[in-house]
Amino acid sequence: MTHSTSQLFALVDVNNFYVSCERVFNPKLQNRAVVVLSNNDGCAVARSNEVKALGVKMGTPWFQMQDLARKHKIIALSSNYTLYGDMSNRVMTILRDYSPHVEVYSIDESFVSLNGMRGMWDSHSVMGQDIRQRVLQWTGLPVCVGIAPSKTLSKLANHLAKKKPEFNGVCDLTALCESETRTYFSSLDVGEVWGIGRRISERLRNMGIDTVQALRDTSPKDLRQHFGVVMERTVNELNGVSCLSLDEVSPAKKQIISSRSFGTLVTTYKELREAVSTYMLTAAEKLRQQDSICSAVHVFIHTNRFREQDAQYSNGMTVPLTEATNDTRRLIAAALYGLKRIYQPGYLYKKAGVMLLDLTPASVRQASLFRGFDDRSDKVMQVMDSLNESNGRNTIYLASAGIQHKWAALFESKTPCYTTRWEDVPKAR
DNA sequence: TCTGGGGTCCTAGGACCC
DNA sequence: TCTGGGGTCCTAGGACCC
Repeated sequence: MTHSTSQLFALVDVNNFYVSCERVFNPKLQNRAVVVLSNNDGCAVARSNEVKALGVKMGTPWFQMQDLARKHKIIALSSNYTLYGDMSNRVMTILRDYSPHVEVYSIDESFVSLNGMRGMWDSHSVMGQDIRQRVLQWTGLPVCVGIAPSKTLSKLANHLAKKKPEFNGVCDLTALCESETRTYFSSLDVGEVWGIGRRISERLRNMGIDTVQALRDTSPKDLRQHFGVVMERTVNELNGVSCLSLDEVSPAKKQIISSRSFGTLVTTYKELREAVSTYMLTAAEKLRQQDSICSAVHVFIHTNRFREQDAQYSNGMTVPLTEATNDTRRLIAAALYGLKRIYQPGYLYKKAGVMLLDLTPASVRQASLFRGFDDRSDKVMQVMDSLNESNGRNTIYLASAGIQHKWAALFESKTPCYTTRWEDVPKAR
């Protein structure tokens, strides 16, 4: 890269994260074709390299790949989010040993700032290899590292580190000369660029811009006319001008969603009420965890759009709260108020969900005009949360959430919580 | 039979105001 | 013939991400 800059980022990303987590605890999965399925065992959300090589795309419904699965002995596992979350924390902790400035971007990847670290290592690649080796040794997970002067470029470098064997898992774009970079970028589809999705890459291709290099060679100002500021920033980033900074502290969520597809189709109001109440337990807990209150609740339900023979219905309702709260009981009451108004009998419902909107910090809550602060509410919620934390989920909940949950999603091939439940910790023999 | 879930940001357009 | 125009706020929807 010819562009000089004071910024330097490493993007560290776990390969095939969910599958790799499963392999750590079940070595028989090594070198086998493995997928991890989404909720309800619906779609493949993680694929081993063997499965990717078969051409299976991200999000392919499991039932659609049955033939392929039989033929190639693909192993399908239900997702085990508790395990993945714990493994993720372990990786991120290791990364913080390398740099004080880490942005955890998603469950399986982090941006690490390398600013001011020149001289601490023989080269950035040496450091990258050290990261790979240590993460593998301490967690059993394989990672790749991409190093570049902007976030967007570090994502591409990471992509090259994964795809091109000559990099051996670490690609430092600053170590390449311009002509090498051009060659690599000319071989990459424009859709590989972070922020260029399906729609935009289609439009770009129609304009004759079909590789990363072609996009990089286009004037950012011109592209802004067609695509807006985000595109302009992306092209600048591709040219080594860092426009996106490291966000080390994750800001509080602006909305919280909890929704699930049902394991079976649901018709009655009673079952929907149970589901909506159950989802709200989760959402409200998250709300309190980030110390926020919310002043509006959205509830939605819909039928299965893939079953074209069925009558379709989809509706949602936003219910404003007279007073911002994080009390599960009030939030459930609001959601059920909305549900009662949108529920129509006679449909086969597939999914329901709740959203908490207009979130604000609990610390700036205004006293209710009529009742003052509701200390009792806070205390009840604290007791509920601490019981559920120490004694396991759903130790205590509200009656409207019901008990049977015949509608609950299926997880037929879920692996044990190896790292977070004592009963599930692997035993050495 | 069987098709995920949880987020963010930006923009266009309508409502409303002066 | 031809009936203002500009600013702000809000929301819905699009597009993207993992």
